[in-house]
Amino acid sequence: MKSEKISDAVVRRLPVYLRFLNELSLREVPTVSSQELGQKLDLNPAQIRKDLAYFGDFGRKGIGYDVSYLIEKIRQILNLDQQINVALVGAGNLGQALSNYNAYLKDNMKIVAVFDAAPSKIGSKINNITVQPIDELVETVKALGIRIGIITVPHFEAQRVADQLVAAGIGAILNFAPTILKVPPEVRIHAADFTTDLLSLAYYLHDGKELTSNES
Amino acid sequence: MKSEKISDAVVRRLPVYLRFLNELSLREVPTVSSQELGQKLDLNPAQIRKDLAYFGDFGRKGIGYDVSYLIEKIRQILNLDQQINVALVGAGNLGQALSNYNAYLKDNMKIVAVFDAAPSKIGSKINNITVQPIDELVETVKALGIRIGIITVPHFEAQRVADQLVAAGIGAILNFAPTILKVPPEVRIHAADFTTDLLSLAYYLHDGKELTSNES
DNA sequence: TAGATTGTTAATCGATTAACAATC
DNA sequence: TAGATTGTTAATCGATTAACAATC
Repeated sequence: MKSEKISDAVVRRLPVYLRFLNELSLREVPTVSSQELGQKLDLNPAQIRKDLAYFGDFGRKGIGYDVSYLIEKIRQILNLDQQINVALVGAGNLGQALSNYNAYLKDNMKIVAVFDAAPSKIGSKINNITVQPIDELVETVKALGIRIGIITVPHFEAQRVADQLVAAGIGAILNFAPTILKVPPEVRIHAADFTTDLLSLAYYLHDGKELTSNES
Repeated sequence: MKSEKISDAVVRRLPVYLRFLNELSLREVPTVSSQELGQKLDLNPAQIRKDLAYFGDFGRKGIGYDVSYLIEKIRQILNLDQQINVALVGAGNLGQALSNYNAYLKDNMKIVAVFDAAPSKIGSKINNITVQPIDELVETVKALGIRIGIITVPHFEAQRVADQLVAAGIGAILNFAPTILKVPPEVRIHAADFTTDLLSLAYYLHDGKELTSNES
């Protein structure tokens, strides 16, 4: 175990490893090599070994990695050996879609509160959770020990919601709104804005003008 | 204008610039400096100047960038000076949420077809588009000149859908399913899997065990 | 023992940032 | 002219990959 600073690029690959290891575990595969992981995940095997070695000596020379053991270790690294409570702010279509994924998220991360500004939404139930007004955000986040917030409100409300999440002592935010949020440095933000992703894909459509329809 | 290879990191920042420039344009701000862009977008001004300089000399020394002109140029770079047709595959909650964003996406990128495997969904309308069976995917993609596919089907169907999109001649895929898709190198893939994002956020919740509730 | 595969160092590659001459 | 800001080169920083001794 080193105590170097771990880069975000490394941290973001850990859940990818975890996801594939969970599949292997379901299939009762006992061990896996960095080479096989690399093939399946489109990553360089040396990179995978290096990523894992930041956190400990998890593998066995000549053998590879024990699947169950590695799952346990990665969960520990990601703080997923305890339940992590999540708040969802914005009960629109996207928010509802995400809350349905609650089931798919491995048990240890759970949406436990949903907030919205619209009176029409408040009091309704989303996946068995009653939608609360945003006024109650700070109080509820503190009361339930919520550590992560997901923002799915319109972009013009996103900063205000972020401010409240910060005021409530949240540790990290997943932001689906197309805005750059300003938060104190101790709060981690990941941008999950798919419009950016989608627009950038258009760049790679070279030579394509001749592919459009209606040219006859 | 250089003809160096542009890195993906640069390309992914272009839509971020574009989004902010569109805001400035609405407010009728005539010019903007790399310094101001950097402040608002949390980026280094030198990086912004360098990014833009890959594609041309868009700025004026002592003045900055003309907002309207830069918008026009970035749109051209991203191939957004023509309409780009998009197919959405998977009409579940997430797919429906995304299709609602059609309105928000600047006009030139448009979801023009929606597909699903479930008989119960086929024939229904999502944002005025009739959901078609996946069997019709290849034919429709070709007929409508669709260039980008968005995958929002369950993970176990994602590779099959990707194969069909590729067979139909698609140029790029935005993949929301939690799987690494295998496609030929000429097809561009962006992973938009938010479970990975969310799990990696947990890493940054250090010191937090004492924050959980129910410890009394 | 022979083959496989890790953990780690060194080499490479690429991306970000600083600095500044050019110039509006 | 003086101040501002670009475009670009050079310096720095960081991430990826190759290579290999250690060892199961």
